[in-house]
Amino acid sequence: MSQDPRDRTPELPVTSYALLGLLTFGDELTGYELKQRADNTLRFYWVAPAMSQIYTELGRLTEHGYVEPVTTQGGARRTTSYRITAAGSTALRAWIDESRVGFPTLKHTVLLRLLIGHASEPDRMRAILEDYVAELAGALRDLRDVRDSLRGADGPGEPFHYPSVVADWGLDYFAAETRHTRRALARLADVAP
Amino acid sequence: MSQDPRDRTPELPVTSYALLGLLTFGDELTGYELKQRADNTLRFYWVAPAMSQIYTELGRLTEHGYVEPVTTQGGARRTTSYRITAAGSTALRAWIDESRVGFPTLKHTVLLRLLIGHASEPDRMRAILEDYVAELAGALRDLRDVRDSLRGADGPGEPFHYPSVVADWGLDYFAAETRHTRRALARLADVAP
DNA sequence: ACAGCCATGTAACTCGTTACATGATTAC
DNA sequence: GTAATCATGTAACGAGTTACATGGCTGT
Repeated sequence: MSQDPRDRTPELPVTSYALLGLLTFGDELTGYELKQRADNTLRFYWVAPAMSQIYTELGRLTEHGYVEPVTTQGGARRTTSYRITAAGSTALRAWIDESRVGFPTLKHTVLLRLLIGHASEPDRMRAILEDYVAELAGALRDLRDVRDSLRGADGPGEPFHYPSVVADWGLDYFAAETRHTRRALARLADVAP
Repeated sequence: MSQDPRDRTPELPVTSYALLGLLTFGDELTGYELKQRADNTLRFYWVAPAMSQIYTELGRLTEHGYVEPVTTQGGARRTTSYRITAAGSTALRAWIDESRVGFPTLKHTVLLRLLIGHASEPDRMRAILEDYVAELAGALRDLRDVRDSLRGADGPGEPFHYPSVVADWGLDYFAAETRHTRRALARLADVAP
């Protein structure tokens, strides 16, 4: 087994490449800023890494020469921004082109509970589903803001084209999820109206 | 902080409750069988835990008295099945009713790459999306089989009612995901036909 | 003055994975 | 007889979390 060259363990964890990817949009970012970007976009499709992990990954990326720290002494305060290097771009490209993509993983806290709904009461299940609808509305709002912030540079060939395709996908995703939840609610209503 | 009683760390990891939940459908299962069930249904909405983890969780659940091992000596071979206890049912119910549900987590290997698509070539992105459509078709097939296997006991009040609601949700989910992928493909085609 | 944000890091810990190890039973 | 499946576990490790610790800057 393991003859497929794409089976070899990649040098870096995926989250490392995700953060590296966030540095390909032209600006140098501090760990703190990277966290904000991740919370803005990455959290919908990947994770919102803890601050501590961001610094860990930045250390790792630096060791590999994929990013370069740019330290600024602003008075008594030192901040370090990171810039992607040529080696970093190459590595990222290689990762996109050669790593095994695999199937997306869903940890659906709501569906997991619904699956064993018979272990509780229909009322509880309905409450969970209704809460979920409300949270989905929040996610939709947040993502819509992100999507709107991309306008102006979201055409084909423009810097935010791919992010805008992804954001629209995300909007469709949450809209679909809302429908699926409503549908489940309707079916539970059939049981006990 | 942490005044909300639901913020207290739950006694068990979620996967433990997930496996416990699989034992509420009436039968005693071995670790091996539990793995098969998990691969069948749980994998779509939660995870497909490794064998080794299943045994770990079963040990944990046994320690807590939430499951009872039933050892069978079948000739030279010993197998251990597990049965949920009354304490286990109570704990599961408490978990469903009181634990914080949170928002589902998506680790979308495809969208992550698409987000930074500008770091590679449109052709690569298209290939990734097309592969994904194919894999979705496979998932749909598998899930449809599962769903069909529930027929006969999937009405309101029947044992497999909740699982069937969840399975139908999953089918809708993958169908929607297929549409979203196609939509993204169409938008990439606008760039370079 | 004080809260809230900006900014960086370390330590302990847990979940979950892969690799390794072993052996019985069943189907061909 | 031998391959696949059934069955159970241990060990090493890695990714990612929470908790802890520190301190500068900004707005009111």
